[in-house]
Amino acid sequence: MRPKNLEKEEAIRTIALQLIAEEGLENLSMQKLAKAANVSPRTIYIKYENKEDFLIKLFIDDVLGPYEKAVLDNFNPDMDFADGVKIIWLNTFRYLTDNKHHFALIQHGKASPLLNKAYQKANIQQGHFFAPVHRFWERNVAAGIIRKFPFDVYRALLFSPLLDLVNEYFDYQERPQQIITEDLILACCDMVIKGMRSEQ
Amino acid sequence: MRPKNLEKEEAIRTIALQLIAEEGLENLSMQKLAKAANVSPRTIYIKYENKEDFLIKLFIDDVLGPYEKAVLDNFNPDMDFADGVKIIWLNTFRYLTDNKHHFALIQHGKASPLLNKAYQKANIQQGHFFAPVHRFWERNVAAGIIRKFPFDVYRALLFSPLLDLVNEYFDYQERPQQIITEDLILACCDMVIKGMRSEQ
DNA sequence: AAAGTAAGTAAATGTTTATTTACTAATGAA
DNA sequence: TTCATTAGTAAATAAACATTTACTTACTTT
Repeated sequence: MRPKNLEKEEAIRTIALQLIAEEGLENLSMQKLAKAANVSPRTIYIKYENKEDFLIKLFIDDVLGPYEKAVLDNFNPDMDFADGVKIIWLNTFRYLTDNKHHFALIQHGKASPLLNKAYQKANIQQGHFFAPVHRFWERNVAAGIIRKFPFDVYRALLFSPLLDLVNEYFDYQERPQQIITEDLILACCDMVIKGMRSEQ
Repeated sequence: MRPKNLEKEEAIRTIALQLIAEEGLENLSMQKLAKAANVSPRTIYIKYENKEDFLIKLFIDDVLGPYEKAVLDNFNPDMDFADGVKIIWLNTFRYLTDNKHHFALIQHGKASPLLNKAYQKANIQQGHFFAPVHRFWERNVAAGIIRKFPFDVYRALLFSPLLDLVNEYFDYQERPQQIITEDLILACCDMVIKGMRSEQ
């Protein structure tokens, strides 16, 4: 049996992320992708059932998986509240600024019903993404360090400003002096942490 | 001269927003839109040069314009810091939860290069969106109430959690008990305000 | 009431789309 | 070395795409 050429598989996914970042999800076509990846359209359909299947797997397996791994690097749920949040912020900022194309698909994931549903489904079926962070919230709620809220509220309060700042990092990237720096990120992180703490 | 039928114009835009919210920007076609709006494809091209022109005008004129207006209702730049931020949060929350389809296109605007560029361009050409809020930041920086940052950083810290909460509002909307309520929003708003204030 | 004109339609345009068909190539197993 | 099998290709398919053509409709102006 002829073995799969893993380089081709990877080329397809890498080029897809690039095309989506450059031209938008709404302008990705399978033929364009095949051509750009130097592959026959049929080759894409060996591994993926159809376009939707391809996009969902690209999103979940190639983007969200590695993203979660990078974000949780050196993190553990028993950390001090401020330390834990800071680690996550720095991990996220570094990973996303180094992986612009991944970030672009994450942004599409918030807008596209297809990807959004796929995320929800994966979250339920294969265990929650960012489960260690959930335990981290639980511990800090129990310790009285933060107020009790539904989990998603913590994500909104603590992560969404960071993703917006990453977006601004790319908007400003071409400018002579860098504006969204790691120092700025850490200052913002401190403010978010300060807001979250329960009054004592 | 036969006059324009404004109902048709409006139907086109309303149905477009609905289709985009339900199926995603990537699945909107001009033919589908015309059919759903009970209109000939040609009718769309009377007012709009092409699909891109249509999408940009839909985004800027029909969504961002009314959104800004609603957000700034009863707001003025000379308000007390906490009062101003709270007004904006409540206005935003009410407007977006009442206008699900507008919110969907705003989300696409963050992901799609076409809409993103259109936003930047409109922001520069026709004066900044949310200009009164910029003056509000300036005043509060000058008064020492908040630290000085680039304007976009305030948006990330103060608005992006709210947009994420609106997203969660829609995710949870079907559930028996409402989770993302106006009370929760106000509690989150207070936390964000607390984090932003300079130490005294 | 007739003429002039832009709005609006239905059907057609040529292109691009997702996907498949019919085929060839390359490899591990025998 | 040959065979079986899957990887992979190029070209084809039918449907859907954005946009236009050729025409009709309805209203304002005269």
